[in-house]
Amino acid sequence: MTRQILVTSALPYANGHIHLGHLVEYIQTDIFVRFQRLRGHKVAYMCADDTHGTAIMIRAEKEGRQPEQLIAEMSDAHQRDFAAFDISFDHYGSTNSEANRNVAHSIWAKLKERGLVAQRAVPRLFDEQKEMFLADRFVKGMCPKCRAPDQYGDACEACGATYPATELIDPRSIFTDSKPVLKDSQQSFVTLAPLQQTLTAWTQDSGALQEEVANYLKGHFLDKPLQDWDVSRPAPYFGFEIPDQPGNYWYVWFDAPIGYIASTVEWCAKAGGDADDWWRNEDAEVVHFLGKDITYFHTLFWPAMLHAAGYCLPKRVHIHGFLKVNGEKMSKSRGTFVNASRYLDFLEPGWLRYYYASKLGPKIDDLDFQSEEFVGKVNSDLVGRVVNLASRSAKFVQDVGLSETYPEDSGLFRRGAEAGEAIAAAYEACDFREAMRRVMTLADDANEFVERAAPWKLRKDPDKAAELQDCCTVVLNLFHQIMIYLTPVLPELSAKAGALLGSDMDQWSASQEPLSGREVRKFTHMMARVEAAKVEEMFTPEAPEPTSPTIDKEPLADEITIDDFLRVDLRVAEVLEASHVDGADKLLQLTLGLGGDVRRNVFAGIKSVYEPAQLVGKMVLYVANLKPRKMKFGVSEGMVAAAGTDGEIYLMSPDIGAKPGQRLH
RNA sequence: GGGCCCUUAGCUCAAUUGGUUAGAGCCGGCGGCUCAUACCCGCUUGGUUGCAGGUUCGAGUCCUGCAGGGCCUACCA
Repeated sequence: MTRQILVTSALPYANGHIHLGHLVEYIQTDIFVRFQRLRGHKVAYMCADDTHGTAIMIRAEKEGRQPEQLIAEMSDAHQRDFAAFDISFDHYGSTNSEANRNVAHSIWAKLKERGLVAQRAVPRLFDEQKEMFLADRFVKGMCPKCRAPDQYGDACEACGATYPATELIDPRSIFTDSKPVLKDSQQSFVTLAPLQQTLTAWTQDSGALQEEVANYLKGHFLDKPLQDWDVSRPAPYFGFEIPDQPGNYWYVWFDAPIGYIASTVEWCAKAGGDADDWWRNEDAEVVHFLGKDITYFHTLFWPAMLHAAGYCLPKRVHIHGFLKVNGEKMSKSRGTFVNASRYLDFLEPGWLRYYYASKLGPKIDDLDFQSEEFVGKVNSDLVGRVVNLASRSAKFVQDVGLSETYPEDSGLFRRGAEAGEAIAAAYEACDFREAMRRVMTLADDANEFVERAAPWKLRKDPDKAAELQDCCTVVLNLFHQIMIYLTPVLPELSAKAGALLGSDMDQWSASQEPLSGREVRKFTHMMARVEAAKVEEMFTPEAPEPTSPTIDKEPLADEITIDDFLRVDLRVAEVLEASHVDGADKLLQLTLGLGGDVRRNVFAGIKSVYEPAQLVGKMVLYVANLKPRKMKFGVSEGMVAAAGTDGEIYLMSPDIGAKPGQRLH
């Protein structure tokens, strides 16, 4: 039976370039898509750029241009990267399209019709000079948790806490530097509670989700009444204005997944067909691939919207983990945060496709890119075993072609054909590493056959020409069969194998019948080996950029006067005692001496970097007039000054000779 | 603190769902071949299945506890 499958990868955000982590998802989805096409199913692979939201708006503003310009440029870059990795979208759209606006409007209308939209007044920060509500990122102030200054209204970059903008201490508008006032804003909410039963049934019993995901949702959201979802954001906001709410825009996560449908609409307009035939057809299957970070948008809000608007629920939501590099999180400073384009400067796309395939299982586990393993798998599996089959047999028959009838092979080809079933099942289950394992077993068997048949000996005896041709016919057929199985993973290599043997490589069933009596082209190099040095080079950090990334992360603060500065009483202090704090993950307790008998007790979050013993006797910079803060472990009287971001911590010390108690001027 | 997942050879993973002696690939060692992109073939070292109990005729698999790792969530900084 021919299935009709609409497959999506999550929409990449137009705020950054595609990197190796993104590619885990797009390569994985593409393998699934190509597999389904090879099996003869009707497939639509839809994707688009996710373009809305404050981050885009702020960045465009910073770069002094329109957001439309920014997202157009990014869309080009994204599509170029995807094309280089053979990602075979049927259509690649944008959430900032008329199609997306239309679909969003119609879904909104349906939600209202069903009484699922609620309007409520919510107090928000309002800039009276500019006469506008301030989005989270347009207001800065002191973090209510750690009191770090200059933090945005949604989250603190210093301590990672998240909070509503209304909780900021001493908030200021980034536009006018005025103190915003609280004012009621009419916000729109999508009410999810009426859909609780539907969502529970779909998440728990439909089989659409991996078991871990179903458990997660049950334990975190579905065990209590689902809360209303705030989907509106006040202007200015780069996105779509809500039709009946002038001055309010849909939150980016409202219209982002709608892009899946809009992309289908655009594709149908171009290629023929009707988007409803994919989205409102119980016989069609919608399959989403996405990373674990966006699980709940796709497993609660999105199906709720689909259901309420009369679309079918996804048949499958396949969630994957993150990419690590050599056991650690990707990191710019370590050079392991590698963009797609940088990868292409050093290595071949096919290598990565195969390596990811050989690592990807059906679970949500993170995937670890290990340099040595990467080199080993590509070189020994692909070049040494698979391609080697062709390169050690093709040239013996390039003049005579394949035998007229497929020769006796003691059942090798038939066993390979039978293995196709299990390989296909593994692909279907997204257990690509299992599929690769099984294919490589076939390649092992084939190489063993070559060894026993020893074509290089047959070649020396003119009487054994027919035997030689038969032997190579078998080997090339096993190679062909293996390459059919690998076509979803390695389309380019597969095409080369097809050219060698005059085979189209576009049907899974071609693995079931041997080729015979046909020409064999001259063998040409099909795949290069990986040089370990190239991998290492790729992961070596580039020379520091002209503008320091640190200064970007924490831009210079607004101008102050000398009087402002003098309000802070900075003193030289000596660390008299230092100790670990029982039960604290990050804190050390310090006793500071300010000269004479003046001592202060301070808790400092520097445990990750400093040992108590190395601190005693050290001179540090002390913020003396900071209001004492009561903490779980005691009262902290001020703080010690330190610099650093992202886990780096550097205590400030005075030059030699400074004495405890001296003030900074 | 709460929840979920995980731990099998040096590394990456299997083990037909509780059934004989826990298997592959890579790496290492030995031998062979010389068609092939230093490739392939054969042999081989390597395990108290994280630890401790329990259920069972039988446990890698089920249960309990402990240790370690990951993720989510909350709190604390």
